Amino acid sequence: MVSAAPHKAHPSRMTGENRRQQIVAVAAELFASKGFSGTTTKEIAEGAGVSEAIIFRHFASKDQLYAAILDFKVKQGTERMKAQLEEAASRKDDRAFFGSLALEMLEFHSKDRTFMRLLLFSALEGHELSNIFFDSTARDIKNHIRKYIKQRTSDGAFRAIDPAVAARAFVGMVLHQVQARIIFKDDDVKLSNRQIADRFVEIFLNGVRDSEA
Amino acid sequence: MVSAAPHKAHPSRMTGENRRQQIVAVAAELFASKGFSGTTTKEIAEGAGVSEAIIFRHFASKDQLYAAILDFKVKQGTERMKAQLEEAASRKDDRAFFGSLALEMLEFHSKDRTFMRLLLFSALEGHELSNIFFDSTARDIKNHIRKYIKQRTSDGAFRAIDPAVAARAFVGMVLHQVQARIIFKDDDVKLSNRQIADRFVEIFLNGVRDSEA
DNA sequence: CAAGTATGTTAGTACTCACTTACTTGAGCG
DNA sequence: CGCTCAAGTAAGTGAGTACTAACATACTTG
Repeated sequence: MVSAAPHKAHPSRMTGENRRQQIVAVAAELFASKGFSGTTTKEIAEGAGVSEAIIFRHFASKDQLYAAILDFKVKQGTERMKAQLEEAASRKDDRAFFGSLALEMLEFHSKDRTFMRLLLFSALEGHELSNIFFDSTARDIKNHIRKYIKQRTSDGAFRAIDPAVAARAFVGMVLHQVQARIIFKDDDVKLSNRQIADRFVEIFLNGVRDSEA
Repeated sequence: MVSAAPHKAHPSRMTGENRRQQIVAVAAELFASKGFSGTTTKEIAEGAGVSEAIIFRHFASKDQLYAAILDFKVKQGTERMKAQLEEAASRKDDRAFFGSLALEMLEFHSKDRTFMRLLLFSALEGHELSNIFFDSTARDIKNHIRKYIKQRTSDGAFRAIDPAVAARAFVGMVLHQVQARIIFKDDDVKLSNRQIADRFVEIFLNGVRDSEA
């Protein structure tokens, strides 16, 4: 406090936009680790290194801050998944389609460990934005996968299976692996994401392919 | 309030044990729907039709009430799963082993929709008892499945696959279906539990079986 | 530089939280 | 009946809770 160092004495005084983003980042971490009602605005303020009042200058309420975070995360996740889906669908190779899908999901959640926690918390706590996510993005992804499966079935490549069930089976393998790591701290599958993806794809494709083909 | 009906005017005055169980039941519902920090002792008291002080006569703290509930639920789930595992393992038929396992999980969660929510909430909120559950029951189940897979692999019935990955794949299909229904309110797989179980088993067994055998 | 404005703080507000204290009521039983 | 004791309540407690009002401080620009 005595020596006036060249860098700012207060760590404070950001531009509004920067501060806003910083608050979102800090709050996202906290909401992801403790849920909405488990996180206090005081904690968020401390984490951001500002007084509580600043939070309410940027967001009208704790609810709106939460909504902003979910909205951001959902858009981020959606965007990435859509791009990936198109990339995957462009290949007519089953192994590449399901492999890149699985790998992308595993990698995405490895990089952002808060996404799954936020999603689960918001679904459990019944926040509206999680419904929006499931009714738009998740549905899109599912439909995409189902459509692919249906196509391959009528190609004669896959057995006659219910596309909805098959899609759920595949996505289930991958998401359960994600949850095991992130939520349940069960890390005893020691393989890399790529190796895991390959093995899931192998089980799944052998499971749905027509063995006569 | 005027006519003194034969049944009690106050709904109150239970025996201690009955009241305790009633509080546990009411609180389990609330904790499952809103999480630990989202549920207040006042709500629990209102749900049970008693004053808040009664709760603290039966449980030293909100934490201990929560622990009692998790403990009860975990024991209940564990017991059932253990029995089911032995029953399943006794059959040397792959379809029966995995089929009864899947069906039991689906049926269990259909009957008790709070279990999965409590489990996820407690895992997300970092309560200790969820760790105990995962380190004991869940681990047992996993090991059981892995052992079976390993056995069938050395029988030459299954391809050479990583038992941990295969077990996760199978459990993932089933649990994702459970979560889709209970947490994400996605009920667009219209089949019965038995039909779903059969289809998962078919995909899985085709996926892991040695096609030369 | 003076003025204006955006970023910040301090010190509250009214309310809710988990939990307690002191007291009342009712059932069982000699 | 009258005693005992468990089951119940009303009315608090201090410590948080989200959120606000009033004031201070720094950057920017005419």
